[in-house]
Amino acid sequence: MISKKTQYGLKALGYLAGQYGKGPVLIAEIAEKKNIPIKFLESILLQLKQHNILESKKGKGGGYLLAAPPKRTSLAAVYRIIEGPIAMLPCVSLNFYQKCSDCNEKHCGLNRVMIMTRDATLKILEKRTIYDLIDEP
Amino acid sequence: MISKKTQYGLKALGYLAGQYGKGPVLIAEIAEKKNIPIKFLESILLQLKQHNILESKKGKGGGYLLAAPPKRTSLAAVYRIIEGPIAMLPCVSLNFYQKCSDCNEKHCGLNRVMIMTRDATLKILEKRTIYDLIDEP
DNA sequence: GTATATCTCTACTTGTTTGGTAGACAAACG
DNA sequence: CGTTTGTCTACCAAACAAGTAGAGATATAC
Repeated sequence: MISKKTQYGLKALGYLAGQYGKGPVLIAEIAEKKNIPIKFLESILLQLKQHNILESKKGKGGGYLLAAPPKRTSLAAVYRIIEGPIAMLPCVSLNFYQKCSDCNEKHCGLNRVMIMTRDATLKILEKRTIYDLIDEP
Repeated sequence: MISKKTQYGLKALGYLAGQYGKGPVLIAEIAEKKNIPIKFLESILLQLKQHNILESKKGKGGGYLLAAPPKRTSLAAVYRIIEGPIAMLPCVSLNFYQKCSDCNEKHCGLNRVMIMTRDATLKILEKRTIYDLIDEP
């Protein structure tokens, strides 16, 4: 299960994707429309900005906007920023790899299965973008 | 990422699958061979027994054994017992479903994507069994 | 029937993560 | 200047993760 934080982040990006091209959107507006605690959302959007998913403008008329067209940001990228590894085990993670303390990965049965699920999940999250998160009318 | 607990549980079941048919296996033996803290492992095996994945025998010559042939126990079943939902969100879980507080699932973009990843993961974890966890020589 | 081996159960601990909240600060704009 | 907005630091309570300790219950062997 993903954390509320990741869930909120994805929902917020979905909203921003729907507003793309219309200028900056207020944190408060996103929070209200998507039912996210505003101060919590603040920190999430900031984190996404620091990883170049979002841009911001201060002062009147300010707010947040996507740093790139919605179809350019994969869900995998967002997931890794907020939630961390997509794989179920460190020893099968591509971006957060850590060696298994004792088991030999070449002969580990668990390793093999976890690589399969990682690839299956990745195939979807790398292909899908925040454009796909825009809610239908 | 799955918890150490789930990881330990799967490793232990993989070991028991390799020993299937040879009678009860000591907790201590599994713990040593798989490098799992013994007291921690105890509670995991007990939990698996309470969900009918394992059987046990007390006293001399006792230990734990699989309640069914290794190919009969899917990884999905084990995962759900130890780790919980396989889906990334409660609102797309088959076995632990919980309604989204506010979003309308029919029109929610996130919902759609999460169902896809759930199905992709499930396709593997339902098909694979603890027989697949047996380490190669 | 006593000793020993083995699983079972309850309770605790310690550290980290989750899901927030409060409030000062800094930049932009009018 | 003052208002509007994002930024940053600090704090907090509750839950969870990962273990540890030790007494209890049962089965087997002698």
